[in-house]
Amino acid sequence: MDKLAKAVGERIRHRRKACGLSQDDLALLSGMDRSYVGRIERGEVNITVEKLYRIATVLACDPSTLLPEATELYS
Amino acid sequence: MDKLAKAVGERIRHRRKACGLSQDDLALLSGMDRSYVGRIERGEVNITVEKLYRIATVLACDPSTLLPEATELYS
DNA sequence: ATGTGACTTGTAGTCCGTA
DNA sequence: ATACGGACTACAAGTCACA
Repeated sequence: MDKLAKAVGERIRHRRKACGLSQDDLALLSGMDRSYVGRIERGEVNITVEKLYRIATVLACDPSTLLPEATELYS
Repeated sequence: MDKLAKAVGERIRHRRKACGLSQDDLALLSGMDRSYVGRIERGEVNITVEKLYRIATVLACDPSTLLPEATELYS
């Protein structure tokens, strides 16, 4: 269950590493708690659109690139 | 403030009307309360990604089409 | 058909740790 | 540098009544 949160988390993690940032860096730069970033990437929480935008801004990408395709959710 | 929630709400409303649905219809089809749909469209709440997907599914569109461009948030 | 107030409940999100 | 947990607090989620 919660394929969606997991898929979003994976994408954020992938993009974060591509930017050469640690969870700590992302947390600091996006003004959120480090432990929460971990939870997001592990797909343990279902983030709000506002957080999605803050993360996308720090990772210098479009918010939509962090969202999985609908088809990806039925694997 | 909260340009983001308002922008998302406007897009959802626009798309809902394009589908010829009432707030009631959207609420029923997406399994949420009618009054809550109204609040979303008025930008009073900051929805989660999961809600975004449920709404996009009912409105037969990609979730990303309901998200505003970053540039749109600084008007 | 929609807006809004006054709620309650669930979970998003924080802050403290341990390993 | 990350995973994971407990114990919080803030706010999203959901309901109902009435304009």
